[in-house]
Amino acid sequence: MSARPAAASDRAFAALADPTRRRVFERLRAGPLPVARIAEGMPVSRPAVSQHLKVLKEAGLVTERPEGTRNVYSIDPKGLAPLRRWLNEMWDEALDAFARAVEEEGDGEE
Amino acid sequence: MSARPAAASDRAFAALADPTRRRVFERLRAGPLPVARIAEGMPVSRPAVSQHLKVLKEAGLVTERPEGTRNVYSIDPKGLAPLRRWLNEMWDEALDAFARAVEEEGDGEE
DNA sequence: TGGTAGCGTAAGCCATCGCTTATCAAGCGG
DNA sequence: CCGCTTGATAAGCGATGGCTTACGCTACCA
Repeated sequence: MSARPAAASDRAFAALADPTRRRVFERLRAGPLPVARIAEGMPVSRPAVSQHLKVLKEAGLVTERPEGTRNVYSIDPKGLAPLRRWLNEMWDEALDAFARAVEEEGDGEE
Repeated sequence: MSARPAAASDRAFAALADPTRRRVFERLRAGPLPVARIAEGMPVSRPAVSQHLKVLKEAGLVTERPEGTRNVYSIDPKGLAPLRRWLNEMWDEALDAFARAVEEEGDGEE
């Protein structure tokens, strides 16, 4: 019961894997937006955008705030944090391993 | 022919979306490893690992170096860079937008 | 108070994807 | 030189996932 802790980065990765969903997410960069505005200019229908937003919300990447009949979504920076940590960790270790490998290989190489 | 520039981060995200594939990638943290060693203790067969490695390679996340009959794979730090840039950019803008939203909201709030 | 705007959900379809088994190619060692 | 090891690829299957249309619901507005 401990093979995979199912890290918080799991959902984030899965959520951001789909290009369309990432476009939805990116659209919120500049600030909060209601669904209709997000879907504007998107290559998919509004229900599709709603579904994407649901996934993003469950991944902790966005937050939702009802405003009258509108539903305003915003980016939740906290949701990006696990991804950041994972990447930084991998980055560090990868660079380290890379340097070590190069050094080792350079031993007998020309 | 310019709607989606198909950023370099696209393939990286797609590649790292699958948990198993991410585990394969993570196994290379400590240094280069031949396929059999990577598959060791994995919940999937060796061909599956091979397929994952192929995807990772095409995403520029790992490099391959034949060594006799073995095939040694290593992490390619360069492949992680686009992801890093995307994340940092999103992080900055998200924090900015978040701060702005809070400030704006704080105007009329209690 | 009827109408409409704005969203979420349901059902269903089609494509993609990950995995397995089976097969094939290549290099090393006896 | 033959066999074993190591990997990659092929084919096929089961599952997942994203999209669309259709529908239901809530809140504003005249």
